[in-house]
Amino acid sequence: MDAFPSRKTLPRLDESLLSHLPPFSRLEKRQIRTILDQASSRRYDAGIAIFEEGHPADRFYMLLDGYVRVVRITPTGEQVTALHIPPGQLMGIARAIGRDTYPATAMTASESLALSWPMHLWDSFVAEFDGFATESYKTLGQRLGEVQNKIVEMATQQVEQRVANALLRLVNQTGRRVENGIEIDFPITRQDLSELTATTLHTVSRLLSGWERQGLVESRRKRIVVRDPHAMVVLSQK
Amino acid sequence: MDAFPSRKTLPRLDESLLSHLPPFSRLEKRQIRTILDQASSRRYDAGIAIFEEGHPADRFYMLLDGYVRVVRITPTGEQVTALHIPPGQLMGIARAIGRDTYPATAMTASESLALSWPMHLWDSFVAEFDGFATESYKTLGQRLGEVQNKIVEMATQQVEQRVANALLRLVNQTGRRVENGIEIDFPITRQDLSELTATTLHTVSRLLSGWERQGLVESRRKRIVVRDPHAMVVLSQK
DNA sequence: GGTGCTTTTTGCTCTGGCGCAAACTTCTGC
DNA sequence: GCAGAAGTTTGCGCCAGAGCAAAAAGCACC
Repeated sequence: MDAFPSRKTLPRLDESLLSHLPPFSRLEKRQIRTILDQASSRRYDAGIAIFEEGHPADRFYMLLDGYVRVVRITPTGEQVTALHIPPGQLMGIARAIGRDTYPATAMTASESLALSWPMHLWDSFVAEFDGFATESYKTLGQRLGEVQNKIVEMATQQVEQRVANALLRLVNQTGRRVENGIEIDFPITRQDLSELTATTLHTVSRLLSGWERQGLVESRRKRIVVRDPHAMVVLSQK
Repeated sequence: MDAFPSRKTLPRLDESLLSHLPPFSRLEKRQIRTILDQASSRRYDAGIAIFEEGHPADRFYMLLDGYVRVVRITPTGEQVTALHIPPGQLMGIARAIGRDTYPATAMTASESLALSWPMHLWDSFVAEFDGFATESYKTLGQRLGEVQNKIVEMATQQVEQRVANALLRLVNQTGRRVENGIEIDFPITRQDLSELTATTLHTVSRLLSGWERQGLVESRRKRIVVRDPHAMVVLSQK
């Protein structure tokens, strides 16, 4: 995956790219072809805003590769990460929830690849393709669930547990087996983790140092390997 | 509103009851009649669970009167309120987001009245009534937004600001003008407020006492009157 | 009008984790 | 290979707010 031209239709995109993804999974090859032919494809560097809170919602996206943080920015400039979007999910589907601006900013957590379509196609997709809407709304429901979990976590757990939980979630979503454990598959800083868990990078750093001393994790700059997921689970539940 | 029989079709319910509410607003009188004829109506005391997290989602609801707290309960039994639902909104529409159990518990915050339909009617409503789905999903989007706001609040604001914000939100949603200010229109305890703002009832009590001394609010048992909403707004923003 | 329950208030103590500051490490570009 | 930037670690002091405890105030029911 290198040097994709910016937002340009890629006629060579294969139907199999979408055929196993929920919103398209029930469609015929021909229908997927139609959808793909109307899509633009674009590569994004890490740390880039794909779309921004408050801006007119003119396109919606399908994340094909990479990870995206859903971020809200406070009046004082602090960033709060509401959730992570894994590859294979729709993003920015403002139209689906009756909004004409994006309700949050989507920042790439790693180098990413996404398809996008003009927002007005949303309505045609919903109208033309059976099951498209239904499947898309599941994504929405899942996110509502995640966000509510997060509220419960923030309300009831200590920082240590929250960070442990966040780590576990990332490992589950994006973990890759390596020799001495499971590695989070994209570059993540202490700062990122702190924004995800509503704490400071200092506290996260202290926690990770502690865990490293106990052999629970192993970390280099921007990389974290969880050596003992089980002990981590124990930590995360009080 | 007294002595409604439990879950029984009320043939006398008027079409105008629903005709101004978003999911039904574009429908014809005849269609609304059809919908009403299939509805059950029921009155709930305050503090009752209308449906519970994890239970099979067999009915969906339209809240007509009263207020409902969307609550999640932790393994240790603590309650966290994710949001309040005002009259005129759908609740428990698990089917819409592809779930077959309710994702949270709906507790009445005050005596309430709701219509309900068997969940399988959801699909027919969506199929038969134009705009029904679209309008319903707006509710969902709005809630996702509220919940995200809450995360941001919890992550960045102090307890005092959070409580002030919660109070303001309640006043806006449910406020009723009284002689010396605006009163929250249903019984709300310090405990409720603390669950809403992720703090303890002690802290809430201390804050309210302080504000009362400054003439900002006025409160009796289970009742809160905001005397100076403007000063409250100032408080809420840092 | 008294008994018991629920809700509220207030005092005191203790601590998790934030803020500040500074040093150290790792990476990037030239 | 060096300079500067980006990311990380660690020490120290402080305080918002939780936890604990106990009393006071309101309310409901007999």
